[in-house]
Amino acid sequence: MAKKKDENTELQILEAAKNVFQAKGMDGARMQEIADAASINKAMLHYYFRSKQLLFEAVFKNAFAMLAPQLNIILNDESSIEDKVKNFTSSYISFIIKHPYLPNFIIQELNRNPAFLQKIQENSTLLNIDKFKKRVELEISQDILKPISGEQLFINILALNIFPFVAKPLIKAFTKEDDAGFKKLMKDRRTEVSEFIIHAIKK
Amino acid sequence: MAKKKDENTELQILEAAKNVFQAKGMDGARMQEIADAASINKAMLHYYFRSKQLLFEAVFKNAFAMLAPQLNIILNDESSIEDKVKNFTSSYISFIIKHPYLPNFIIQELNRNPAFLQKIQENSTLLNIDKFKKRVELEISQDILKPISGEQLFINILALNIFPFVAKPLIKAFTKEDDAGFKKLMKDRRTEVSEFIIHAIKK
DNA sequence: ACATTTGTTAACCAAATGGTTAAACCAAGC
DNA sequence: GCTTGGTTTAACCATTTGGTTAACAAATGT
Repeated sequence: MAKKKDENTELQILEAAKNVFQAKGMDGARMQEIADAASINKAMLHYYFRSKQLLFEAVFKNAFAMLAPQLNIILNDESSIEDKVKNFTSSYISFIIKHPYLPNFIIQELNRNPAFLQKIQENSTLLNIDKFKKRVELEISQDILKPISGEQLFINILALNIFPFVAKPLIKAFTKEDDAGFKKLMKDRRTEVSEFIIHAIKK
Repeated sequence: MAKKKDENTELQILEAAKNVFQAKGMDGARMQEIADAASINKAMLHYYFRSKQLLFEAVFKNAFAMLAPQLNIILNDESSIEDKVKNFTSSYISFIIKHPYLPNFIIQELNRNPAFLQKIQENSTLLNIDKFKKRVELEISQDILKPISGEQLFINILALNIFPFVAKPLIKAFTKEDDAGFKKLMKDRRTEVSEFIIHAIKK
């Protein structure tokens, strides 16, 4: 019946599509380029994924799923805010240094088509900051933290961690660093960012 | 010689092109759609701007130029770091609330083609953080600020101000806010962000 | 008035692009 | 060995897209 090569081809396609889509976006990507990158015939893309749209969605879902475990550190674990921040920052930045195209890809395509989020949102715990907010309020009432809204703190944490990778060309221009220098700046941020946040919120 | 409508048409095109490019990006934008939005014939786009690429560059340069005065607050004025932060934050966020597509547009296209920066970089004072860094070092030596590298502080300031607008769909999903709620969150940030930063860096 | 320049339009074009098809290929079961 | 059914390929197709052209309209200079 089925060849063994079956699954292999599908993975080859997904890997190639990931690279092309992340580099060029949905609109900029070409099916032929994906086929070339996967060393297969263009018709195979449609045989396995029916359309560019469906192939893209498969890639996007994979990409988004890679970030979920990171976000859970902030949103759903039981530790203190300080630990959440330290833990998330070092873990997230290390992770993104290995997958530098990921944040930009997700943000770019989410802006192009915000409806994608609802398609993924079945996993409701992932996009729910209630638990985080409760913990923030608790620690404020315990005089551990200065007053701040949970939403704003959450936005700030994401911003400080994610933004530099999204704005990499801009930051490289300002700091006049090359790729190696930029990477070093980012590595430093694994501790710098959590210190910055802790200083800002701790009483 | 020239009709009076001359300049008017060019501005109509630029305005329409701005809207379409900012909403769909270079790759997603269609010349026909821009022509329709400007209520003119498609051939006019080429008559005034020769090619899609050149029209895009005109739009991009305009967009980038709008941000320059904002950045100068941080980089080139003579005030203290605290004043720079307060001044920039309230001014920048108010500005972006009026032009919400701008940051995402610029970041997206800079990632697609980082070479655009060099085309603009003739204005060297805009992309130079030396003066800002010197001021940071001065205030650290005066015991006004906690030790922090100028680069990292600059990245943090940009991140906290720009990121929420770039990641708007994500933030709307997390906070479960509608457009009005999101806008309110952003307005709050005009003071929240500077307080956050000041707390983080002031001794 | 009239020639010239500039602005505008509709029709057209070649290339690129996502997608389809029909035939070939090939491993497995009989 | 040959049938069967999923896999792969080359050729093809319709549409879209950026760009061009040639004719026409409106100003302007003289």
